[in-house]
Amino acid sequence: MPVRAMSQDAVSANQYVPQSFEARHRVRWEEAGLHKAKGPASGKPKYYVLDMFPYPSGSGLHVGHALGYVGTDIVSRKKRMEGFDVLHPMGWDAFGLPAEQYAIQTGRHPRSTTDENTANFRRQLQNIGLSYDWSREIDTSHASYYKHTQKLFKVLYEQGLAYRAEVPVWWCEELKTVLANEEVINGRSERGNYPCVRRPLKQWMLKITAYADRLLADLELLDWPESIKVQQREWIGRSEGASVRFRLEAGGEVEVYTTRPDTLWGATFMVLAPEHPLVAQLTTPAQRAAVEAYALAAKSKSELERTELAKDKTGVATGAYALNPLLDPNDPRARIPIWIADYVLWGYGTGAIMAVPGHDERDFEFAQKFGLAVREVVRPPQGTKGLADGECFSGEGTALHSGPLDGLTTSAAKAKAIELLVAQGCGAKKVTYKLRDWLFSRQRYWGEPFPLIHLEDGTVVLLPDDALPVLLPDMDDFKPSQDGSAPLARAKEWVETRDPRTGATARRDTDTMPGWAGSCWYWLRFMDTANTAQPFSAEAETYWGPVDLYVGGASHAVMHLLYARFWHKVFYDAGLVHTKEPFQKLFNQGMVTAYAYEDATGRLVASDEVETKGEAWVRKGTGEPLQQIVTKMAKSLKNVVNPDDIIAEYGCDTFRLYEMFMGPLADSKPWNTRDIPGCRRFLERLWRVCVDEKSTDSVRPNLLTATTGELQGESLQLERSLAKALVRVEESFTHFNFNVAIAAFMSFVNDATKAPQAVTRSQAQRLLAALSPFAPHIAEELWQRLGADGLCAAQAWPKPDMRYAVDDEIDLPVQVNGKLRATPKAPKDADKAGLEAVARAAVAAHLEGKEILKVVIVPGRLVNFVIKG
RNA sequence: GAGGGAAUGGCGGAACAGGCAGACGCAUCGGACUUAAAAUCCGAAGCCGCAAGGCAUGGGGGUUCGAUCCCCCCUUCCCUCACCA
Repeated sequence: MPVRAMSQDAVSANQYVPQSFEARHRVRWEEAGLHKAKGPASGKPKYYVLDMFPYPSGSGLHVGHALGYVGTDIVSRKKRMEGFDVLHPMGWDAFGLPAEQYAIQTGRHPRSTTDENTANFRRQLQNIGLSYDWSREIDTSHASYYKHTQKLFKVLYEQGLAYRAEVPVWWCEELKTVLANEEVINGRSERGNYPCVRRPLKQWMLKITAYADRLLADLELLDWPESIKVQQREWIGRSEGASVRFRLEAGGEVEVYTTRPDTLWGATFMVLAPEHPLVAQLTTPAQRAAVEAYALAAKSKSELERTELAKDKTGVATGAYALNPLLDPNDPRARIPIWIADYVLWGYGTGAIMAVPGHDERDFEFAQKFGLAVREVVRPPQGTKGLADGECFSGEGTALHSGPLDGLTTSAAKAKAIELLVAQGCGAKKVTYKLRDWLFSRQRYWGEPFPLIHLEDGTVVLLPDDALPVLLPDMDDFKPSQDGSAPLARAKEWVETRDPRTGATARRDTDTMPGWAGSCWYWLRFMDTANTAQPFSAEAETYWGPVDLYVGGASHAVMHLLYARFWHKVFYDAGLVHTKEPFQKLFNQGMVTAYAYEDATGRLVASDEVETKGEAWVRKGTGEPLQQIVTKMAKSLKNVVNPDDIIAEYGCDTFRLYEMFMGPLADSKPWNTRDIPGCRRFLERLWRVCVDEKSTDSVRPNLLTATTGELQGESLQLERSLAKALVRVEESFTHFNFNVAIAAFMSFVNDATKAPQAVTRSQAQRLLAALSPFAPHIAEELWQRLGADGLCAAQAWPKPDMRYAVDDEIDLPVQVNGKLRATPKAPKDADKAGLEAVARAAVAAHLEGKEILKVVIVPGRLVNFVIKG
């Protein structure tokens, strides 16, 4: 429903019709090169504002995606007005599974669908009036880009960080590809939610674990949300402990990892992961059948089953025994049974643990279930429950029943235990990480080919830079083969090649890089997109790096941000970049949610099948009552809102304002189309403050000439109002709560609406300049109508005049016993005595005949009388 | 289970980070303009109460002259990780 009926005469030259000028001003900005990043020659300080670039999906952008983009656009525009050389680019993370899945279903080449999708994204972004430097647009799936991705992979390879290994990998039968650990959730693919199984396959791996410590430590250098840092720390999962070698009674030994070496005297059994290679050797004949059955069952269990059944421990004894290395072999406590159980993970530590049921919840549960011994070796602090109360105590306390450790605190006991282990030659201090090396190959078509060849003798040879890019061969069938080999294996002519240096016959690698590869360095490419010879020049990197502000969703907390940091650090070591970290400040925009509706059974009902009935919502036709809920925007819920539709109806500036007016950028908040007209009305009021719609003048006459002399009367009042608004606008940039800035603009315009003839030309100019990052088109249009010099978007950022930001008189809240009783006027800078006098007079009735115990006076704030009774 | 974040009118949200709770906007109601409506403008409005006044920032306690803000306990919601020895 349009805001107003657009009859022919309504579209007069003097009404606010954004569609009539928004596109025109975009052309003017473009022609002025306003959004072009100039680079080192600009002579200006730089500012690099980056959005997490999108995967160009077929469904296009919705209003939630636009949130962060509008936010960074406002920052970029303001920074330019403040005299910075701003780099604010956009591009496409265009390799990836969905395009390929779509290609398999429809037979359309991913190249053409990707091009269509990026064209649509670009059109949508431009429609929002975002001030990207489009001359720097990149597409990770173009050879001109992935040529450099291949070069940078070589850097990793040359640093010894890329290797091939036969590893058990997640295989997704439906997608016919391997997936990285983090792409599999509870045994199902993150994308598509298909079941996955573990399978051994020879794969490319990147040694991210070599950087674990630095990835952890350098988080301290970053201005990032604490929650993201926490997630990264947990993902890296550093723990300090000890490796301990237990001798086997039957010969040989098993190494375990523990973070509690101080509890060694409390180890009453040992548990190996079912996949542990020693299991087969050490199992006694009597137990062999049971152990093999258990191991087989564990293997076929999905990760989901293994975790869902977490509460119920399972396991089988192997019949073998190990000897505690720090106890006398004749001590009956030294001999402990070895079990296998799937609560011990083969992928972490050594895949074997010493179980201390007295002081580890999981071991305790296992011991309870299988009737194994429990021994107390840590006394809990006073008042904490422990084994004496029938509970497991896993905290820190004092060692007991532990020979030489007795009486030591947990931390001292740990150190002592390690000392003893080292002295005995059966253990050492050890640091362990949850982070694993990164599985870096996929059996897919739509990704970067590896820049290397395999010789007949199995040697891997990197291709020289002049042999790059290794182009993706043109294919029309992208299906993976039944045996799991990659589609590229079918491009026989492509696969069979020669070593460019020796001419020896060779085969290309038929795997491609994962979807993350392109985004592991794209912020560097943006610095120097015209460079065809190198990924980026040292000169460009020195000037632009690091990214000053990086904005995107919190969903990339771990994977993208960890991978990107890893590559950046490798480049740092290789001397390619001058900063240790790529993204100095990170900001997560909140999620835009939307209303959805569910019926009595909790089933979702599409928004277009819902209508309001009084205060309630009902299903169209049937009148069945529905419940309104707030969820994420999703196609399946039919509650997705497309920015194109909003812009067509209300104009781009209204759309931008509403996106920001909803709430602070970081918050998650519901989209409510009903609220949009409020932002549109604000712009119309602003328009009428500047333009008399009934006349044919381009602006009101009072705005045509500069006011001279002291401001008086309404003009002075408006000056105060403007100064206050500008203060709030300025403050909104520290927390990205632009909703407050917009509210401040509204307040000023409301004031100005009451006396439009009192607005001075200077006030109008400062207002428009300050508004222009938020609503750039109307600001530019009115600027032009004012006949002011240059582009509004190129003006210096207006600073508030603090002389006008405070009123001469304040409303002084006067409380009696903390309750507000009056708010008389008081001079702004009255002293305590003056304030008390004003206050006493104002609440004389309340003080009558009462004993005043205390008077609290906060200058500029309030007065509080504390009275008796 | 662990960690992180949050809870303020009918709704989205403000509030110098201890000092007038509810800015700004939506929805609502009244008035002006209009033949009428839309649009616009002016105004009302947290809740209870005719009023005086009382009650109010998820619930309960505490510190303070004064608490949305600080401390303790509890409830609910969102996000992340989830047997990591």
